[in-house]
This record gives sequence, structure tokens and C-alpha cells, in this order.
Amino acid sequence: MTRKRIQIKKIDNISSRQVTFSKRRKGLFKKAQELSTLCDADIALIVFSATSKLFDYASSSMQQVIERRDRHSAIHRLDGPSNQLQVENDSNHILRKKVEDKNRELRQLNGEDLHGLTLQELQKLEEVLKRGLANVSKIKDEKVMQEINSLKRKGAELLEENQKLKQVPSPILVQRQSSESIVSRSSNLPDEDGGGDTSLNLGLVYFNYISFLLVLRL
Amino acid sequence: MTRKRIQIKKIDNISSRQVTFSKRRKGLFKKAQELSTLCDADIALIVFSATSKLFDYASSSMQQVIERRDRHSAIHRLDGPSNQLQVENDSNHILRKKVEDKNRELRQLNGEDLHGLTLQELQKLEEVLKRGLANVSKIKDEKVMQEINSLKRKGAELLEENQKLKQVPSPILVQRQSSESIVSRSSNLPDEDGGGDTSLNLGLVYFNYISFLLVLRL
DNA sequence: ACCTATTCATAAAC
DNA sequence: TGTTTATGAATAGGT
Repeated sequence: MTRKRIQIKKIDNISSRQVTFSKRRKGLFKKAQELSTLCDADIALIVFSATSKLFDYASSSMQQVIERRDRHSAIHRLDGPSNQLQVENDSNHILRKKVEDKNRELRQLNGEDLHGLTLQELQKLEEVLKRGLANVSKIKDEKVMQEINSLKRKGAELLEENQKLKQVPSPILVQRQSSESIVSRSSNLPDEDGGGDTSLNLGLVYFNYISFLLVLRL
Repeated sequence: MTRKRIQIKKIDNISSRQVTFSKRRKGLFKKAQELSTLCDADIALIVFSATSKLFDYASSSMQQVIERRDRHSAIHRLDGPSNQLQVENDSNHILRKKVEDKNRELRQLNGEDLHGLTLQELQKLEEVLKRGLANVSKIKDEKVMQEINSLKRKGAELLEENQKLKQVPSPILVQRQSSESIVSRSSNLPDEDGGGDTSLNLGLVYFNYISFLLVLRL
């Protein structure tokens, strides 16, 4: 509305968002009061800032307006929806516009619908995307590391369990393990599955399988 | 606020009061919605006309804002008709959900609110962002080239004009140009401003100045 | 509902 | 936050 037109979407810069909030809030409350005075309307206005600060105004009393609205919607519920078409249209209209705006924003972030934009707007969009991408990648990488570590831990636990099982072999295992010696493998993980002699290391097979799946998803 | 300034007091004439009510109400709701969007504020607005018609708007949900205000004011009414407020308009409800969804989507594209997502979802988000970024960068580059070409064209035209002016020098120019020879410069653009002898090539100076500004913006 | 002259609101800069 | 200023928006009065 002044030096330059602005798009109606969330203002990125925090301080200018606060400045705009102050100014526009003041303007909004003034207009509410004016409407109330000029047209004898009963008005309630409640505003919470992004930081949860409360600002409100009521031409009569807040309680009264809210209760009046409650009564009103109760009546309309009984009457059926056709009576309040005007109201519905109003707020629906606003909501529809909102949805439209957000859809445009999403399309533009997707790289569509860009031909009305100035070079400056394109650059800003590009920056927003870069920042978003960096954030997403960061979180993704964190999650990847987290998952890898969790798998390593699980692998180590399974390895340990395997060793215990080998030290106290069950009769069946003894039978099938035949002459394989029980080596002490420290806590290092094996680099490969090796030959068929790991066929009984179910835990390790599971670990390798999961690792393989993880690698595929990266 | 327009053809004539009006005093902020009740408008006597009924029909003009109604007209003003319609216009200003529309403006007020628009401003409320804008403030909500721009500054991420949670807003509720209730308006009763002098004829008791209800108009309302809430950026999230009316009940939510009102309850939040109750909590905030720390003035809890123990009774109250809040139990009947659950009934919200169907289509409004759907639209609100839509807005909410899109807001979340936008936040996630911005790299916020990511901690509920799976690794797969994060990867998909990352891909979307990369694709979007690529698209935006492509369009931006096209626009840049377009602007550069336009400047080159303008520069070439000015150069041509300069040459014509030099061939038919005005008395003043003759005086100041003194011994400078008129060279045929083809259509290539000069790589630099050169010495003081270009002081009369206002067109070229302008071209270089614009180019410089353009470079600064890149 | 539409038009337009005029006032109002406000984005940017300080 | 307040002030200033240039400019986009809202709107009073008219049709």
C-alpha cells in the first residue's frame, strides 16, 4: 500500500514482520472502531501476535458479542444452512482466496507460474528454495546418520549375542557346526559375508540385509 | 475517505449507512485476513450489523481463538455455551483444513516442521526442492539473458545514433570534439570506457551505467 | 454494481 | 517505537 506493493504472504524478515504487525494492527483496530461507530455495528476483534501477545477490542463487551454469536449460530443450526448463505459466502470467499494464494505460492516454489515475476522476485524465490533445500538436506542427513548408528548398534548387539551363542552351543548347533573353531572376533564388524560358514549367523545376515536396504534408499 | 472527508459518527441516512456498512465490512475483513497472513497472527473478527446480521471470520477457528483469549485473560467462565460451538460450517471446515495443509506444506518446503517425516519423505521433499530450484534458476537465467540482450540492443542503437551525430556535428559538438577523428566502429561493443574521449558518447555512458547496475544485481 | 476523485493507510527509510 | 514520505488502497458520493 505504499512505497511498493507487497504480496500477501507471510513476511520472512522477522523485524519487518513485527513492524508491519504493529502498523497494520493499529489500522485494523481503527477501522473496526470506525465501522462500529459509523454503522452502529456490534464488533469484537481478537488478535494474537505470532508471539502470542493478545490484543482485543469490542464495541460493547467481548463477552456479550461472543455470546450473541453463540446464540446466533445456534439459531441458524436449527434453521438450516440456507439462511446464512451470506455469512458463509463471506468467510468462504476469504478462505477460498487464501487457498488460491497458497496454491500459487506452492506452484511458484515448484518452478511453475513464474512468468509474471520480476528478476528480483525470482532471485528471492531462488534464495528461499536454496535455504529450504539446505534445511531439508540437513535434517535428512541427520536422520540418515541416526539410522546408520542405530543399525550399527543393533549389529554390534547381534554380534555379541552370536558370540555368546557360539560359546555355549546348543546340541543341534554343535552337530552342524562340526569342526568350525570358535574364534574370538573382537567387536569389529566383518567386511563381507564370507563363505557359507556365516549361514548360521542369522543376526549378522539380518544386519547385512538391513544395511543393504539402507544403501539402496540413499 | 474519498470524495469528501466524513466524520466518524453514526451515519443518519439509513441507506447510505447500509452501503457504507457493506463496503467497510468487506475492507475490514480483508485487512484482518491480510494481517493474519502477513504476520502469522491468529485473528477472530465478529461483526453484527445494526439489523443483527452476523458476519465473522477466524484465521484458525473461532472457538479456538475465543478459548485462547479466555485462557489468556485468565478469566474463565465456568458455565457458558461453549459446548454448542463444536458445530462449524462444513465447507468452511474443509477449506480451513485445506489452508492448514497447505501451510504445513509450505513450511516443510521452507525446511521447518520436518521432524515427523520419514527418511523417504525427506528424500522426496529434497527432490521436489531441487526440481523447483532448477526450474526457478532456469527462468531467472532466461530473464537475465533477456535483459542483457535488451541492453545490448539498446547500446547498439545508441552507438549507431552517436555515429550519425558525429557525422553531422552540431556547432557546439564541433567546437568540443576538436580533432577527434570519426572512426568506423562496426557493431562490436567497446570493452571499456576508454579515456576521456568518450565523454560525449552519452549513449554509451548510459549503456555502461545500466550494465553496471545489472551486474550489481546478479 | 461500477466509477473516480480524494482521503487514508502504510512500506520503506531513517 | 516514532516520524517522514511516496505511493498503493480504500472508499464517499455519484450514476
